[in-house]
Amino acid sequence: MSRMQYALVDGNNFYVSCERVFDPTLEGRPVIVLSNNDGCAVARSDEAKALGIQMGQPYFEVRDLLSQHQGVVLSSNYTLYADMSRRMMTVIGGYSPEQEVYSIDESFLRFKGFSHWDLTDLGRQVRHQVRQWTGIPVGVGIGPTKTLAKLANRLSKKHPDFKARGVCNLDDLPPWTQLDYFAQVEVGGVWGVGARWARKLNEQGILSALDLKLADPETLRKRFNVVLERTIRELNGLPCIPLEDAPPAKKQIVSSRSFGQPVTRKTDLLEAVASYAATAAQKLRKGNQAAGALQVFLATNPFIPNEPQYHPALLINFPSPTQDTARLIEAARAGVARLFRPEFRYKKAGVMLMDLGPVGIRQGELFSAEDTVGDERRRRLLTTMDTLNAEMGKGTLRFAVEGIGQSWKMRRGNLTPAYTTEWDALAIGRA
DNA sequence: TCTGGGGTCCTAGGACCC
DNA sequence: TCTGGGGTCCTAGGACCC
Repeated sequence: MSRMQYALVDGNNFYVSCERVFDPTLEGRPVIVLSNNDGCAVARSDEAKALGIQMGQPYFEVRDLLSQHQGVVLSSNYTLYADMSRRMMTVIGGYSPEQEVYSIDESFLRFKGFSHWDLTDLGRQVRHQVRQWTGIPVGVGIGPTKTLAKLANRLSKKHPDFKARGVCNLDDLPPWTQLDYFAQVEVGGVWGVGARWARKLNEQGILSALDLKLADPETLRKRFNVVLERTIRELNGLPCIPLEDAPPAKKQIVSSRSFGQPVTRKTDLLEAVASYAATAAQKLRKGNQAAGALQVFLATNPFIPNEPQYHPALLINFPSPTQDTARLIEAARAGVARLFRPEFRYKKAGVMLMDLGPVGIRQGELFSAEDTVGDERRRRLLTTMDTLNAEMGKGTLRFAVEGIGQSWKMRRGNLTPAYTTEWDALAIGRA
């Protein structure tokens, strides 16, 4: 085996698989999980994919098709998926000292000094253990760079030669065989090549992953950018994308939602952005960060023909960085007051925290400079709120300006219980 | 009737400075 | 008639990812 190797392990149809763990009647049927606001399909079982349902396809377009085939539709249950993800990542992390949790359902491992190991066999063990301990089926791809591990992972799921085993280790294949497989993957299937670039590459005669691997990196750097150049080099076995062992500090935090119904009242928008600001503030404190600026934005529904469109945004700079929910809410509400125009029907609003920086031990300074006693009290209050909301459930304690009824809230018509994180919903073993 | 949310990086171009 | 050049910083927009 050659020097360093990477593995990409990811959950198959992750959200659907999480739901199936707790409801086995979903096995063998077309199942989709919807995005926030029950908007579009973000996860599909194999059976749903076989019906032709696309990733990101609006739900209303597939509703009839799905019901004709006794399909099941679920609202997304992020609390459940996040908890299942944590368990899965813990198991995967046991297989190498170097792990990057890349997304909710994907993890890279790096193998350095494993040359006496059979990584293919190790891949099979990971699959087996994750399945046994969490109930989630995963696929494993192994290669000398992250991009190649990604490609191998794709083959492990889609190519008949690997699908049954669920593991594809490029190192097992002679070079000419590898090229043969690369030729069978569309260039848009390469990690880092999206739909836009795929089209542009196709126009230049680059159709497959193999074509891209053989293309001249310098030329494509000029025509595209340095990111694509790195992709080409990675396809040729030269690692250019480092493993991010520790998650880097966030540079911005966004909290936004589409509304269940079009919103026209200013009071509703004020409530909504107050609530988003509070959510963002909580994330901020969780990462021990403070924000130097806040941007608030509104948006009308771009999908309604002839609807007058308006999507304004306003940036508010703070005199000193803050992590105080009250100050963030105040800024967000002030922004809406400036931006609001009564003649539009709003579909979405959001809050973005920017200029983020780390917070030291002396958090008191992050509040107004004059009143350190009051600030200390406020800090304790917020810490208490965060703890309570973490333990008792989101929104248990919140600011009054976030609203009580929250008529603007998103739709979640088919939500499953929080099986693993709420006492009342705990799944009880049945004989 | 009904179309998600949260991120990152790169580049070009303008503002500004000396 | 003739009107510099180079560096840095910031922002907006566009691409990508899941």
